[in-house]
Amino acid sequence: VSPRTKEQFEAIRTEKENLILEVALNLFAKNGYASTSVSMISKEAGISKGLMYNYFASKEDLLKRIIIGGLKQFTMFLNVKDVSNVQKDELIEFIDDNLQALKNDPDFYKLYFSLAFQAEVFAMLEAEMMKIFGDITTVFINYYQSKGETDPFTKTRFILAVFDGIGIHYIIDTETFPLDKIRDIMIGLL
Amino acid sequence: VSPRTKEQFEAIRTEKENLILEVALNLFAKNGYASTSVSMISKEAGISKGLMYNYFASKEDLLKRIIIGGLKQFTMFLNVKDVSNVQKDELIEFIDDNLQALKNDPDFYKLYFSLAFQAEVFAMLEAEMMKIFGDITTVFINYYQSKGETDPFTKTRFILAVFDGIGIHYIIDTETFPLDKIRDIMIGLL
Amino acid sequence: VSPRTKEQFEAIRTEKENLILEVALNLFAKNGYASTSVSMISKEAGISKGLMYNYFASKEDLLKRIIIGGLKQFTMFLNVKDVSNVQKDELIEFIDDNLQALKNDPDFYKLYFSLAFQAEVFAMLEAEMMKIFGDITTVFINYYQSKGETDPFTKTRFILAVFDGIGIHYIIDTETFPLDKIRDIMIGLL
Amino acid sequence: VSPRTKEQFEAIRTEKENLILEVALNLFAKNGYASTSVSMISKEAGISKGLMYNYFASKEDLLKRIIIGGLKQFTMFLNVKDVSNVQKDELIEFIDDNLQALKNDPDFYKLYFSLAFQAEVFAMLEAEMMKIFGDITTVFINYYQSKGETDPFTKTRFILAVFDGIGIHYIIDTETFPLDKIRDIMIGLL
DNA sequence: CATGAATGAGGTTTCATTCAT
DNA sequence: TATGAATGAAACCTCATTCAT
Repeated sequence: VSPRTKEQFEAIRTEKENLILEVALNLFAKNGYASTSVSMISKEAGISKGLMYNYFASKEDLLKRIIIGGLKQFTMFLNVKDVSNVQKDELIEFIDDNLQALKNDPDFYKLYFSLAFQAEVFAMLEAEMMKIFGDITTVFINYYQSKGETDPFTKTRFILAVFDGIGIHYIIDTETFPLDKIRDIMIGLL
Repeated sequence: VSPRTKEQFEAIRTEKENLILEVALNLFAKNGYASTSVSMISKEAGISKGLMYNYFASKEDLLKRIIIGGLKQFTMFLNVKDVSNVQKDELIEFIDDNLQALKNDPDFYKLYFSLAFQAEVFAMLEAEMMKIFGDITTVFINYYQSKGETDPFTKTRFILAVFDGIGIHYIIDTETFPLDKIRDIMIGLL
Repeated sequence: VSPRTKEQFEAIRTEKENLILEVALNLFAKNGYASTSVSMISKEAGISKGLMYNYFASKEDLLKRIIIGGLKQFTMFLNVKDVSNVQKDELIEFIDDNLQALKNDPDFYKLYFSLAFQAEVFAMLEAEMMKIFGDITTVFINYYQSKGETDPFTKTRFILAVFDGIGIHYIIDTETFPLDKIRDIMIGLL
Repeated sequence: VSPRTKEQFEAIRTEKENLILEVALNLFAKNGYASTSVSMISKEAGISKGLMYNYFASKEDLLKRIIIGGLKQFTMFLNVKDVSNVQKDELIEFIDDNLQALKNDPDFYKLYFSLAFQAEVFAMLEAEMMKIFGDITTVFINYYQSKGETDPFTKTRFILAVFDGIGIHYIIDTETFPLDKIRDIMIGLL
């Protein structure tokens, strides 16, 4: 047998890494970060504990990678052609994209929300999150301003809070939460 | 010398218990439940680790007592004379009481929100929380029904989600969140 | 009210002491020595933990006092007028007294047997127990010798082992063990 | 370098496991179960405390494994071809096997006897022990019945008690107890 | 790349004993 | 005599991380 090529190794790395990331996300979401052990992750991923440390420097590194990967996807939803002239359609799409993501990957959101309340974790993600939050805030303020809203800032802070509230309630009770109907209420707030 | 009276002992107990509860709430809110050790709590409270267990059967018991204490206060806000005939004033008072509590004791709310996403913790409090949530839901549904709202259930799920969203955003960013103005928006949803 | 007399104090002491001894014996027998806490004993006796240490220097002291008290009673059963001329009746009475004690106070025997296998405890009682065991052995050897038994020593070691075996089986299964019928078998061994 | 093979890992596990079992048995026998700490065991075995828990789920699990291992061997001694037609030879072999085991592994028997009197420990092994005791009881009752004994049940309870009595006396005083001669007396009881 | 035995620090909990009252 | 709050050592156990293979 010939030795594996560089590409093959790379492929293995990526595949294993994604597997680990996925498994870890699930477990973190289910049990919380502190209550999920590295052993559990490696067992669930079908690899040895030692190998975990080939891919991730530490348990904390693993967490970081999960979050950052998720946030990257997150920013992509806000597609506004001209920030000084935000269209309603663009915000509707933003909302719909977010709700779709919520439906597709509730585990990530569960983890995301749970971490937002753990100071030490939050600290390490604050910069990333604040940037995203700032961008979105700006877009909404501009939109409400162009609509002649009396207090665009307050309205924006309100609707972004509503977003998270809805996300949370959907996550906690996926079964009975009427996400689609509530989506219409949200659109009405624009 | 005569031993302390029952009253004296009780006073000591009450005082220490409250001290521990307060310290623990702060630390849980700051670090999360799992990442806060009993050692940290006892050190911060200025007592020995062992004494903790004179007052609380376990770390979990301590958490339960904190949460249940908070929830108790929570239910008191929902003062509705006739559940089948809910008045707008009553709901306004409910909202205002909650927002006031949010301002007075942000740590408790931080803890409360952080726990809602940790399955194992949530499980242990589920019964308590679901009862409260159920009661509130009923009141709002009745209210919206009496107002002739088309879909009282969806509207209720929406406004309760909004509540939590606002609570969370206020907790995360107490400084700039315009809680009072947003309160008016919420009232407008009734 | 006049101060208590010396006699009254003495009476209180003795009464409390006996109460503690009794309660402790029960709990030690039920849970084992190591698994019975001083708290449990004091609670069960209806006194404070601190007071326990007025009567007994330590938990170990308490154990010692129980055992020594029990053993004292034990020696009284071997009433032999002339050690060089042991009568069958005397041994029958010895057996019957022992079985009676077994029935009356199974807890003590349970504790006694459980301790016999814990080296550290055994060490502390060894001298006392060995003396008793030696006395009894002598009596039985003499008896069997006088009866013309071929190997009085072996026969003695056998019957004393039988004694303990029966005691143990009775203790473990008081309900169905046919103690009275087995008593007759034992008598037959004389 | 390639990783160890499955066989190598298994060999390590088996060896360490047996080492721990052996060390623990010795210490339990010497000090009693409750008074033997995991620290003592690990120190005596020359491993870290943590490693103990790689091999045994808990201290209790360790005890169980010791006992169950011992009991397994125990049942093997009772080789009866036809339970409804028990032969004297079979019982003699049963007795001899037991006495041999007693000589070979006095520590196990010491532990076994000491546990029978610790309610909490006994409870956890009760099912296992009762099954074995029941099987043996049945065999002896059948045997005595076939021999025309007047009261096979009492005779059985008696001889089983005798067994344990002899075991205990041998354990306590291995040096001077005339086990072989007493074996003959036991055979005479069949 | 891959394994899992091994460590050691730190977690929760228990409890005999002391001591101010 | 009597109380129970308080301590501190030590118990059982967990787990991120390392390392020989």
